[in-house]
Amino acid sequence: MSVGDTEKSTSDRGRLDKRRAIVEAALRVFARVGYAQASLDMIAAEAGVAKPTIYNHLGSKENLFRHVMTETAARANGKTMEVLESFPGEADGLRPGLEDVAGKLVACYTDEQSQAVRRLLYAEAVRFPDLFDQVRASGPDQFIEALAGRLARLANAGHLRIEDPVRAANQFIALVYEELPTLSTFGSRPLDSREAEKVAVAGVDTFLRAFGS
Amino acid sequence: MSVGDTEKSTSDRGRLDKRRAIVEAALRVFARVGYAQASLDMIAAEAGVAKPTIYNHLGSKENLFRHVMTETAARANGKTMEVLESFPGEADGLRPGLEDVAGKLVACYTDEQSQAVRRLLYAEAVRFPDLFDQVRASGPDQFIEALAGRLARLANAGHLRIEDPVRAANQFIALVYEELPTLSTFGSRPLDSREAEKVAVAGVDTFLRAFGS
DNA sequence: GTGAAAATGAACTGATGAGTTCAATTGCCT
DNA sequence: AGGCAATTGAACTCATCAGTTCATTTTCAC
Repeated sequence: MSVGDTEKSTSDRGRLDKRRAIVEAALRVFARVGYAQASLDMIAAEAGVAKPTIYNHLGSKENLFRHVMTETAARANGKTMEVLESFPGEADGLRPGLEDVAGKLVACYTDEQSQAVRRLLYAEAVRFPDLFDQVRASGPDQFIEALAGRLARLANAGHLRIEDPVRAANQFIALVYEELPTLSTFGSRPLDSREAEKVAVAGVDTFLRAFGS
Repeated sequence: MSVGDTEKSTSDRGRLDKRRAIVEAALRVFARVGYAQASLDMIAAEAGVAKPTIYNHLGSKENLFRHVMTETAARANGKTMEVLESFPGEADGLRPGLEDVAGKLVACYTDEQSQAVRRLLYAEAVRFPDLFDQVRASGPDQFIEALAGRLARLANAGHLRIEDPVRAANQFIALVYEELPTLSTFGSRPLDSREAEKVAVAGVDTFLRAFGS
């Protein structure tokens, strides 16, 4: 029996790229109707694939869900981490620099796939608590650490007055995202991006009122 | 006549407040396993009631869920609004007053039933979008308005420097709750209340750094 | 007491959906 | 062209569960 065939990358036997099609279709279907309501027949139809093919590649509905979540979350988290590369390092242009970062973070947050994963993780946190932890540990937790490092550097250079960088980092994102989740009904409806941008700028303003030097 | 025996004795038939027992049991079961995974047999067993009795009182699973959500949310929202009665009206003792309010809000937020409803609302936002809207309109939206009013009064009296009270209210709760949701995996696991308290105090501190006069 | 209303348990229906099987087909490699 | 593996469709098994039915039992108001 083909047991742990972790990746089939070694031999690209005459397979079409069914696997990717399945995962992408699954994300769409899961996002649209939720985990419990998504049937494998739906997903197979959406992917343009026969049902047994799904089992060939991914084994079970639960396994498929895990793959979809971790893969999509990894992609979304990667984009979020990239935002920090444009983080301001000098006091010069600090406010516009932070506003730029905040705007990009909001864009990442409101990205369709990103919202879909987040919503599904919340929705299924009872059924898949380990998945929730795993994604958080590899994403948000690392991001907060990285952001805290950037803030600490600014504070160290005297450009900000911050005692607890991790707390400041959490408060920064709390201020920037503010009521984004409720505004979009947790991603289940579109969000006015101009409104989101204003929230982000206001968040930066409050952050600087509190921590600017 | 076993006194203090809350469990139904073998002969507990007939009419009593079955309806309340059903709704309470349903909340527990829904919170424990989610809407889709909760069967009416489970709920009936948990309530100590026969399955047809549930249909007598509440008609259908969907209807039962709606009742459970709206009733529990109304109770939780009521408690949250009560917190505002102890909102400080004078500059005198402003910080401890706000810290007190923040602590109580965190307590409301982390209340077991409150978290259960919130988690279920998020989880089922795709299936019951109207329910989400209804609860939010009757709860959080009104709360933000009320909080904004209190803040505006303080600002008007010169005790705070606030231009946009609604935004300030949103930022206040964003700072106070901060990462509570992720800390508790959206309510699916217990939360260290000392840690939550520290987050709240830090949130008030940042709020006052930004808006204090 | 008596009788109607409410509650019970147990069995039943119908639908849905995960996961499997398999013979037939397709695409790709040498 | 031959061959191998992936793919396909369709039918099938098995389990779960919402919602119903009904004959029986219990409670309570009178």
